[in-house]
Amino acid sequence: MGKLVTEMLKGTLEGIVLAILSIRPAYGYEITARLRDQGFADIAEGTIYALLVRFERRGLVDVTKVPSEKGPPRKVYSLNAHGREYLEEFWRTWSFLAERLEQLRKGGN
Amino acid sequence: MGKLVTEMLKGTLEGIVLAILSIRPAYGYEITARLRDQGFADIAEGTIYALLVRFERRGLVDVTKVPSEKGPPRKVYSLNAHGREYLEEFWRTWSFLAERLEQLRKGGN
DNA sequence: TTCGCTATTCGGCGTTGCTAAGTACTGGTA
DNA sequence: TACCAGTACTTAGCAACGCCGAATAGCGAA
Repeated sequence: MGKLVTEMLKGTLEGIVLAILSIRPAYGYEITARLRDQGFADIAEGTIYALLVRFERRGLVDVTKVPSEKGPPRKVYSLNAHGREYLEEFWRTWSFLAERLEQLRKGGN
Repeated sequence: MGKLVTEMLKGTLEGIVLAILSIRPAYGYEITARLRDQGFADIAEGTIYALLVRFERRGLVDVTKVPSEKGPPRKVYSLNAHGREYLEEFWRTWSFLAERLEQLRKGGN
């Protein structure tokens, strides 16, 4: 795993982070840490921040700046209505892909 | 579906085509048609050809030119040992990703 | 001759994730 | 005091991938 997972993350990482935000609001550093805990050991921090900026620009999230006791202020992102809608579309697309692949794995149609 | 699936295909299309080739050898035009039948209506032909060239360059497939009754000769690709190995690694990576996503879909840990 | 289907190639584009470096704030330690 | 580690975010440049559009080529039918 390495290059392979990197390519697969294109398009899915977006959904992963959206799903994390759908549970409860979070900020970049926190999301990165949570991903590491869940086995995504090699996801680059910069990648997450760039992703969040994209979410904001596309209007999928709302942002609030919250002061931190130990460092610069946090930018807390929360999923808004548009974001939830988009997340559902993501799940539909994901399901489609996952089904095709599952079929292929079982000897192919 | 459209842009979303396009991004998700990055990295997975590779595995999909590898899996198709693992069933039996095939040529580009044929693969494209089979994909369309399986619901991937919007995969660009050029994409498949480029992918096959990449497979060849990486030594995952063997190639034979076979004359066609109705058009230019076909380049038939068959998975070799290296390709099968790589396909298995693909499945491992895919499983990892799919499990994480399934967990996230169910309320997320 | 022209059209349509088969079959492959090529150049340029946009999106994505990674790398690497930098900024900024806090608390602990030598 | 000076320095370092941890927290938190930003930015610029790169490589890989899939898409788009056009071109080439062979064959059979209208």
